[in-house]
Amino acid sequence: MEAIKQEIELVLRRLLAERYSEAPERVAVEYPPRPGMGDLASPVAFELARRLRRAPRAIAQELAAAFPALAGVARVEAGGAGYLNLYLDRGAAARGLARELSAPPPAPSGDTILVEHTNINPNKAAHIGHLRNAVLGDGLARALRFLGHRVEVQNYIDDTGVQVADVLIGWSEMRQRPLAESRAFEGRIDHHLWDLYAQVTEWYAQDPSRRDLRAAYLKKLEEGTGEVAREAAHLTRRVVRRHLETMARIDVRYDLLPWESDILAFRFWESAFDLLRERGAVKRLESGERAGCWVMALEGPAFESLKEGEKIIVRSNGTVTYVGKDIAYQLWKFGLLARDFRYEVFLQDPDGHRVWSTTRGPGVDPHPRFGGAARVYNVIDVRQAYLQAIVVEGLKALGHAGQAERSVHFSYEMVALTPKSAATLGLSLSDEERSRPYIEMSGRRGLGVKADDLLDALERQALAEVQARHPHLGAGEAAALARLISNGALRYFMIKYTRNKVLAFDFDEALAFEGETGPYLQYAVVRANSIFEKQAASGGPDEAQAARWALEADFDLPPGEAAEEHWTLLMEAARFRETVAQAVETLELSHIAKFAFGLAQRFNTFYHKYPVIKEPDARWKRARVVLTYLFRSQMRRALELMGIAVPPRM
RNA sequence: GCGCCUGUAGCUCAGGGGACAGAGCAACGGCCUUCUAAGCCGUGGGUCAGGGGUUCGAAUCCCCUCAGGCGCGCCA
Repeated sequence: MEAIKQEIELVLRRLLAERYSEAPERVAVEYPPRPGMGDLASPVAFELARRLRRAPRAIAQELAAAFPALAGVARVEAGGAGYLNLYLDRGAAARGLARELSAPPPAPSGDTILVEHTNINPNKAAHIGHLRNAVLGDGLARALRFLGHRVEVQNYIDDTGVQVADVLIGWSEMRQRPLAESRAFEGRIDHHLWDLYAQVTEWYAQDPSRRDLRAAYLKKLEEGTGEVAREAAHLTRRVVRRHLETMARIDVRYDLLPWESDILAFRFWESAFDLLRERGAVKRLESGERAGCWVMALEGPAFESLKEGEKIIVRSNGTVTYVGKDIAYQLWKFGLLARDFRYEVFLQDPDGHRVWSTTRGPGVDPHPRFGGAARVYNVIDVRQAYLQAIVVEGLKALGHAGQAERSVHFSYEMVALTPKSAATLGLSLSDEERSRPYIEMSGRRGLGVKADDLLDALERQALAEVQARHPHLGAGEAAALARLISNGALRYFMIKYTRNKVLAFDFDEALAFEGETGPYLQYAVVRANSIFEKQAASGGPDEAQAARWALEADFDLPPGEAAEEHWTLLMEAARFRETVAQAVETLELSHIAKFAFGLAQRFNTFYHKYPVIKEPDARWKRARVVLTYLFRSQMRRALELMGIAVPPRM
């Protein structure tokens, strides 16, 4: 579809230059809102009207009259108040689109694009906010790969932070149990720590002096030796394995797990600090409240509220802040740090995909090349916008303007609880909280919906639906279907909202399988599959035949009223690639979701109105087979980008 | 205080300079001897928070106001 649009734009540019000596930066070619306004349209005459001081309608008429013969374009008319409406030669255009859509997407090539997402602190279970992060990050990675980029996915593990110290303190100081005993715990350790973390917070509140324990634990963590560090390493690795299990349930995978403790061990920060000092990007304060701190000066409206216009990077006690470590990590991602990690395989998925991890151990050689990316996407919720901006300022201060430009904060709004859903969970809220539109989740308070619990609930619900429809199905098969369907529901739910809207979590909406949901999309493809299965069984044109007809553009559109609906289904399907490109450009993956839903709706209408198998006329049957095939192929691609699988039946 | 985001149908949300503002849910009414009813068709439902401006044209851009949320630490 993009090919013909570009040709039209080219023709219009030439026309504008020749007739009006105009060379606008962009000549829009868009899709008209209603049939009867052509297949494509351009509002270019409106733009010209002002500069030429003439009526847009008259200009559109001139352009229409002067529009040269162009393959695929049947006629051009002025429409509305001054639109240029283009009518395609639909038979020829449909055949062109069929060939275009039959081509496979490009193989990944070129520079690496790095996507960092998930990043769950390894001290508790993943919650629904992490699901939104992972679904968006994984969706972005898939979309980039589809567009032909080489993509590396990293899941950064902050294993040296105060939250990890808190659960260690909870175990050994609050409970008075040896840390090593945690190894004997059976079951979902992350869920257990979820509660422990909330308990420690309570315990601190009862006697705030207990918080003083943190400093000692943090020190032991950062030193990386001794019992606390050893048990912490064991515990956090176990928690991370659990997080990966949770994410595997929704088909989210990673290439590398960089550990913060390794960033410290490999002295990434020292290296970055040298660079920052050499460039004068940080300076040491000699007097005042902040004497002894190394700070970075920041200007601009975004930093207006900053104290003294400076951000502390190194504390007066010599330790580096979170932002400092992040600057070092970001430098490494771009290959701008003269250091690297050692690597080992963390685990291997059943399909052979390997998740690598940084390590202080001997490491494995050879290993894939990590980092050194040309472009970096950090998928983090909007509350981190300020810190992400500081990291970018750090790159600029070091003279890496290009990399700063290509450091993208993929920000999205948080997932929060409605007071209703909090009540469902039996969580205790203050009166003030109950009056709010939504309540922020809090790991410290244990306030939230655990990802596994939501996935469990979805699977139960999906299983009930499957059993109601297919009572004779074996338990294993029914459970497998339920998993695919519940994953479809979850993935779609997390991707359908625009990213800068708070997702106020509601159980009823999350557990829906009808209407604008993942299962609706899956169902449309299952129906298309079923047509091909039935055809193959009865000796009609099967999938392979459909693929040949599409590739060789060997079909005609039917005449009459049906023509419109056949054509629009194909036209809509053909917009997939540009939808993905637009989604990546705007970082708005909901475009892909909306596209898929609209396409499924169109197919369902088509399916209902135009039976394929029973069509007596071989020519029109062929058209329907080809359209069903092309719909399905685009829809499958769309679902794959969203990480949604197609169940064998529903 | 400064910065960012949000406000569109009863609810949850699309649309973010262009043609008559859309979808899902909910409500109501139809459609299963016809490729799977997790579906399809139809009905009702709107001061696009409010006010001013820019424009041939504003839900969309600018300014102000109101309401809600988030961020601004020698936490991560």
